[in-house]
Amino acid sequence: MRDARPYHHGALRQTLMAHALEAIAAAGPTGWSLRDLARRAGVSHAAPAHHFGDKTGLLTAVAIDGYRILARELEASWRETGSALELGVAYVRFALANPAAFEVMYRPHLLRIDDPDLLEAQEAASRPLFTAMRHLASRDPSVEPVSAAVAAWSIVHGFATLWLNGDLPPTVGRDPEAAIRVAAAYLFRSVHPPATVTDVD
Amino acid sequence: MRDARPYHHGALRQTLMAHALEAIAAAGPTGWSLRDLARRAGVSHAAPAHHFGDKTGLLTAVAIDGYRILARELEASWRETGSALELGVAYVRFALANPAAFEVMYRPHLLRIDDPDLLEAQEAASRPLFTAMRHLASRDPSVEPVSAAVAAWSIVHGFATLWLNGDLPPTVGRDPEAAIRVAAAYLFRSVHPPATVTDVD
DNA sequence: TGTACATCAGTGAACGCGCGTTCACTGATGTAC
DNA sequence: TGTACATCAGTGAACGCGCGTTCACTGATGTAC
Repeated sequence: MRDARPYHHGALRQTLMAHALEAIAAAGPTGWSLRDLARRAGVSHAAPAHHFGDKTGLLTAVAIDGYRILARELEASWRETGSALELGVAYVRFALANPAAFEVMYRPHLLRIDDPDLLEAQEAASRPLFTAMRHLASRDPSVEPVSAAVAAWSIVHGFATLWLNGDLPPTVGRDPEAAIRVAAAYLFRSVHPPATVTDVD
Repeated sequence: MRDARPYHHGALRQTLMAHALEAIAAAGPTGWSLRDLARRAGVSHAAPAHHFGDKTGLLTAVAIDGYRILARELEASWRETGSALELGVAYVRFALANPAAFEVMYRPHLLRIDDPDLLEAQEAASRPLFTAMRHLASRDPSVEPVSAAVAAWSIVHGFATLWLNGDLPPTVGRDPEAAIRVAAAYLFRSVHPPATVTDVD
């Protein structure tokens, strides 16, 4: 019976972030306290301040992590498929797999928005979208990259948000990737021609 | 100097809701307290419970109000324009004009979701969308109403959310209605053919 | 290999604060006759 | 027009609770020599 925990936790920073993700998923981006997180991690209530300063600091760390993962996954998707539609599916897949991070990432007023690591990670995550849109525009002159990026980002962001909130009706089905693939295919039909039943992409 | 306020406030319910909208806009859907609202309305801190029971009750009232206004505006838009694109613009216009209500309406876990008035108002607000999508499908057999509704709702909901959060880059411009009109026009091009510079709808 | 010292990570007691909820109450209004 | 009574809207004191923050501290680790 090792009843005496070591004085140093060893991985407190990561542990606190993991508990924060749970708490955010359960009660929203602000529905938790630093004391609560400390309790879950089994440390004193003043320990979190050591690593993050305050709530905003912790949320910023969560967002940075999220953007880095998202950037990696979007880059991989574009590299492997070269498809704007699949890039959108990857965005939705990320949001549904990381709902807590997703909920925090796009709310700048919760974050330390001048944090250089945050800015860099945001930048990296948005790059694949613009690459894909320029690619689309080069194949169809009626596509203009900036407005096309707004359209594409909006549809996948809206879909992920509505899905996560449980706003979509049951008729949409239970497979989010299939649903966004069909819905997003209405965009840029000149490049991704209308799907037949057997040929969606 | 009428230093004695009347014992009965007269319009406390509406006053509290108005202050709640301000508070939600400033600090998010849960970043306020009933006591704070009572303070702003100049009544005792126990008065709000009389009208709403608790926070969830107040948020539900806010959401019901929001859905009723949205339903009215979407119906008017469809009646006057018969355009799915303009219906989407009306949705965005509502969201940007009523950011606090919009932030609450689509978060069922904040609301008393079995409230009959809420259900009825939600139902009424979603009806114009499905009407418009059936209309679109009748003119273009490659459009299927349910997935088209998902696409349309997603793009306007996503745009409104990103705009309100301040996530969109400055290159998108300062006119949200113009921006969503151009972006949403990439959807259903067979029905709304690609815009030229002078002819967007 | 040993020692001294600096730095880092976490402790725990204390503080003042605002919160939701309860409860017996009071003032105002509406209704029946 | 008057009276009695029920109902409704709002009061204010009290409660226990969890919070963020501060601060002097201690235990563990890393580094220089």
